[in-house]
Amino acid sequence: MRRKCPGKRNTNEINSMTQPKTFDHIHCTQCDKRGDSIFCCMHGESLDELSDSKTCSVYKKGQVLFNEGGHPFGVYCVNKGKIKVSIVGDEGKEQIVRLAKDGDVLGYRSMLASERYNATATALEDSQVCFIPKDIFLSSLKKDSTLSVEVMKLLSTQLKEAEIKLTHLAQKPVRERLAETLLFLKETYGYENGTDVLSVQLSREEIANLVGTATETAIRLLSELNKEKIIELQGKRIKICNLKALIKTANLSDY
Amino acid sequence: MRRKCPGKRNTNEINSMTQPKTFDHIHCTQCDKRGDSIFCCMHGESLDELSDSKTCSVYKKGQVLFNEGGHPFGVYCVNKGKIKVSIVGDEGKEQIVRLAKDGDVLGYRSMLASERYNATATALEDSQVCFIPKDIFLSSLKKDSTLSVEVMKLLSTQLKEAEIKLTHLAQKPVRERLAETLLFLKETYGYENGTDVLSVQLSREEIANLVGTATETAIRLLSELNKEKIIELQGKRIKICNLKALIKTANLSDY
DNA sequence: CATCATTCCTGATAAAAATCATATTTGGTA
DNA sequence: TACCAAATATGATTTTTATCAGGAATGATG
Repeated sequence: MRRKCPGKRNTNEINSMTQPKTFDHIHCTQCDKRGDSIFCCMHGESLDELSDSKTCSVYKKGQVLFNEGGHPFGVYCVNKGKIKVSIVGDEGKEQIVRLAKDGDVLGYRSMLASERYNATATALEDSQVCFIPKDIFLSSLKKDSTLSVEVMKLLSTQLKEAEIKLTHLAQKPVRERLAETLLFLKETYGYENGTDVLSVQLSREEIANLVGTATETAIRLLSELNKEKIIELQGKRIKICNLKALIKTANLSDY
Repeated sequence: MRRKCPGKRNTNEINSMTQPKTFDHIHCTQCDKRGDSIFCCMHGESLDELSDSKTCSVYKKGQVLFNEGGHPFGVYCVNKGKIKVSIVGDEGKEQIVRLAKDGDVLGYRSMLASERYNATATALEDSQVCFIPKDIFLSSLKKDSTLSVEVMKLLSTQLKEAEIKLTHLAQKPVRERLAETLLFLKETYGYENGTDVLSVQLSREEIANLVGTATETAIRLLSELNKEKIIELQGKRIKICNLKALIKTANLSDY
């Protein structure tokens, strides 16, 4: 975190150049994730137009949806999957700034600001993602004021979350932030069905890049929590054994 | 930054309970800051309505526009002045997450998300601020799609900035972040006319809370930069003697 | 299933930054 | 203008965290 870090880049982007395969086109009205998304209030013709113009693709684990510096040509709507959004810092270290799940929309921020992408979106597992072209999305935004409202709400929420994250990063020790991150992973992706095992599998490096610390430190603190029986490590699978203790370790004001 | 910090709160909020005084109502069409604001594209009747319903107040240095946890009843538009937006962390330490200047709008984020304020806005110097009631702002938002677009752009920009700040906080050493903060202050508020002296006067504690470090560390590094003739300290006034060297110490990829 | 590379883990060490302790200066005010 | 409280400054120390180094486990691949 502090000193010059050897500019090592993320390595699981091997497939980033291969094209994603398409999957069966689902009409947006049939998509059960739409209710939680910014498209929740859309209907009728404008939703049809959106649905008809979208492309549905499968991204394999490690594949990149869009890259920092690239030009936005539309927005990505996650149908099923897990996506990380990350920024590469000046020394080449990845910082994961957001995680997306089913129903989440990506890439709209840069499009709205008419800027290049300031972050990279990468599939954490095989994911189905719909792509809505820029012009269609923008015209929907103009036509449908409920969509604008939803977009503004989403941006507002994300801004708040980013500012809180900022504050914690500045003020809380790594151990607390790690605990908070594990709780966040649980909130975001939940457990493998019927268990207390987080349903995301991240590398230790990715966990570190989410917490904002060195990989070794993340590993060390994870095994500390493991020894304390707060979590149980099974390879990349993380079981939450003592949620209360984890919450306490996170030392959050609310919760 | 790391260990338990004694829950010391900000002290220059003595006047926070006193009511701000009003100042002469300026019609929005006459406001020369409007061009840079989210209201830039508004005109005619809707702008009149906005202008007629607003209240114009003077906030003395240290006075609070709104408080973390409070309910938003409208948006604040800075006519002239300098405002800090800060979050109090779990241990009572302030983190400054944003700075506002002439033409900037505050408090709209929480209003759009229908949440309580998640941050506190405090005047850094005597400031003139207009207040636009919630219903008027929201109805303007509905009527005038250009306003929505501007709001979305603003949110997008602020989200991007927050995410970059996040990354730097996680990855860059304090010295670099301090240099970056000084450059940021220069960009935001500029110099006192005709000099190389920053036109904001912040306490060392506030600088630390902007950088995300302990006050002593900020002081120490400031006097280090002073010794290195990169800046010159004159009480709270900070002169940028060697801008190039400052940019170099900030170690930014672009710039 | 043997091999190789990557990831994970752990210990030792070094560096960064926080904390603690005390001047010293400053600015407001009686 | 003298006094006091707060802010600033600086030194010493401790804590946290990063870095370096090497070994163990894991997983992909021929």
